[in-house]
Amino acid sequence: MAAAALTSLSTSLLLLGAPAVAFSTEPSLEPWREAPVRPPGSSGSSGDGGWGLTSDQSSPSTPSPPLPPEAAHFLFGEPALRKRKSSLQGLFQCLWKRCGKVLSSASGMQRHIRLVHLGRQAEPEQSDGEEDFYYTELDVGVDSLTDGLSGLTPGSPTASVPPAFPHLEPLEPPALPSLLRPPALPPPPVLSSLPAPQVCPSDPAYQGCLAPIHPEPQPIPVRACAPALPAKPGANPRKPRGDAKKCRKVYGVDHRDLWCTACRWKKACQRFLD
DNA sequence: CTTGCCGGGAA
DNA sequence: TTCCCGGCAAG
Repeated sequence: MAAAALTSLSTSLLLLGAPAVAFSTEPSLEPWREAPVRPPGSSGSSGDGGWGLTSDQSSPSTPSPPLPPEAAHFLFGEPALRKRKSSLQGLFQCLWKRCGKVLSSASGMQRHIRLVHLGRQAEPEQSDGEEDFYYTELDVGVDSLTDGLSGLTPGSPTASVPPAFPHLEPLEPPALPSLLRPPALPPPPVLSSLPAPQVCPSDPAYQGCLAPIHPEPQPIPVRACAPALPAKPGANPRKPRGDAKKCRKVYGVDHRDLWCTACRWKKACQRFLD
């Protein structure tokens, strides 16, 4: 997990920062910098789903192998012309002051916040979920284009409608989660002592964030001050599932006698800790 | 589908 | 206590 996170991070943020477009200056927003380059001849979009168009080109059910010109244009044309996929999922917007970065996945957003704003490493490191307080999920209405047809016609020219970009007016602090651990990381007083972003403004990781570091007060989420809450016991976020092969994987199911006792009892492995 | 393991139960 | 498993979440 950590390795994957690091890899994808360095890939999408650090190495490929160049072609990406800061959406503050670009009329047609392009938040999908996950696939900023189009590898010539490759099938384009990553597993993320991509745009309906690009993914369709690999559809095996279509008897006609060559792409219609429009699709080709889409695949190899200017990235800026690309249309944002009308996502069925929500989008996630960073609530950090002057940032407002929008990503398509919550995990990506958490990474963004961790790295760019919190100055932490990409590793889960005892993930306390702090990042969750700094972004919010956008409710992107499924636009009217997403009728059944659009997914089936690869060359459909209707695919270039610029979607109204989610415009969050005031940056409201996100809704408070009902469940909080007691005195977690930075309670509001730490305002100024928040770890300053480690990235220099020229860092590609900074793309998307408008202003350089500003000593302005950040949207520190207001945590519920104390315990008076029901303190829901049942809702345990569960451990993130550590890496490392455990007895089961190492010795195989058919050598249970070689496992450590914990593994045999389906408890947390004691031999191969995380 | 598999893997790790929490919560709970039986001996 | 030791031993096991249902069932869930993550992959």
